[in-house]
Amino acid sequence: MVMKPKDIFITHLKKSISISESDEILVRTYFIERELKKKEILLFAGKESCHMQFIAKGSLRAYYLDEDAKEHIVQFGIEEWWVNDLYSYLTKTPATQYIQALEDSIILQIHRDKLNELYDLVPAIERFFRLKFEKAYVAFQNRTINSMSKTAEERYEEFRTKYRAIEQRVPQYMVASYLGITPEFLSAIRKKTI
Amino acid sequence: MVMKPKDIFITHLKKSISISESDEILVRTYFIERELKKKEILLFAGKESCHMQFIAKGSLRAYYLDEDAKEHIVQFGIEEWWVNDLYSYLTKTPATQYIQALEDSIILQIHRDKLNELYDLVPAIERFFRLKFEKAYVAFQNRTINSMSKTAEERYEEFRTKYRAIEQRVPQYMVASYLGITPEFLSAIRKKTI
DNA sequence: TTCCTTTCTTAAGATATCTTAATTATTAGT
DNA sequence: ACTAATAATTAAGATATCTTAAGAAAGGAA
Repeated sequence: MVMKPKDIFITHLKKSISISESDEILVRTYFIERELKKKEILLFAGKESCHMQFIAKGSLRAYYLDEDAKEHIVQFGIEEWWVNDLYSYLTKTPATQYIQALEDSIILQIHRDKLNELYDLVPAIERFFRLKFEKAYVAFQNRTINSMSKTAEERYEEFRTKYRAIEQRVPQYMVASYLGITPEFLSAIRKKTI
Repeated sequence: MVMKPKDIFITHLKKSISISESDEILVRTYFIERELKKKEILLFAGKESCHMQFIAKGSLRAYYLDEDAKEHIVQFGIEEWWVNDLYSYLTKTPATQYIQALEDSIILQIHRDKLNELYDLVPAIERFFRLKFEKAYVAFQNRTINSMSKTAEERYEEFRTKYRAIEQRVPQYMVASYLGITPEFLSAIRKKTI
């Protein structure tokens, strides 16, 4: 029942698109498997992000440092999520975010040039990413809307119900960072609620 | 030099994709022109959003009402932007957002079923939307990141430089709503800065 | 022009969240 | 199991932003 990373990936693809057997074989060759140790940094701010990456196993986070060198977590990722500094990837500019493994992880990577090649060869892949970005956009918009009209306490409650799997795997101060509040304040919220 | 709405649209498409003449003609037939009066509501919360819409002329806003019936502006749109309650459109659920014309406007609409048809007929259109959503996602992420680590005053300054065209066309309390602050506080910020 | 509606400003007191700093609890390495 | 490092809590005072309420300014319709 333990699937190989590429099988996890293909299974994931097939949840939103149909793909012929020959295309599947082709797609497999385009993605490269890579292991990450806990705390290993996959992308450094300042470097250009040239790959899309799919998490087959483990968990990662994307974060940036503000002027006061304080960390702000932009995204968590666990199995079957994609993580990237997309701005860097899309505009070929230096990344502003770091991407780091929170646990020992396995990812599948594809270089931007290879992916663009694949878009031409396998239209289903372009469809896959069109759908993926639609969903990602909507998810992000919902998150923004949420933080606009809700109190930190409400946002924390929502995070707990929505991302229980993540909450249990990352330290609390990272949850605070993701929610945009200080760890002290999250601690105060928890004291109140629990 | 006054272009017709569909010409504006096709010109817009051609900024990111190539399209054959026959495909262009086909695409034109799929989009429907529609005029909106100032203050007219294009989409009501509670109704399902079934169309994608491109602004050829004028300006619109998307907003929702929170539990206290207070408005929160999610997005402004001017010429060559797309506005929608995408969550509703993508998931076929009732909209949570209203979309309203801020000025007399002209939009081009396409029904979801028609657009899906078009994705199969003209792959360049699928590519167009893949690229569109990539950019939209990144823009939204940048906006969120911004509001996470910046003060309201900084966000207002950025809004002014980035969306000068919009700032000059909408009332100040809408800018406040977009920035997630009260109109009174924005007024205070302005007093300080100017 | 005048009136009515919409938008903007001002100010005082209230609240959410932050900062700092110290203390305790938990985890990881040897 | 012991120590060092990391994470979480507590509390006091500071700050950003909100709420309410009122008045001033600007815009649109007659």
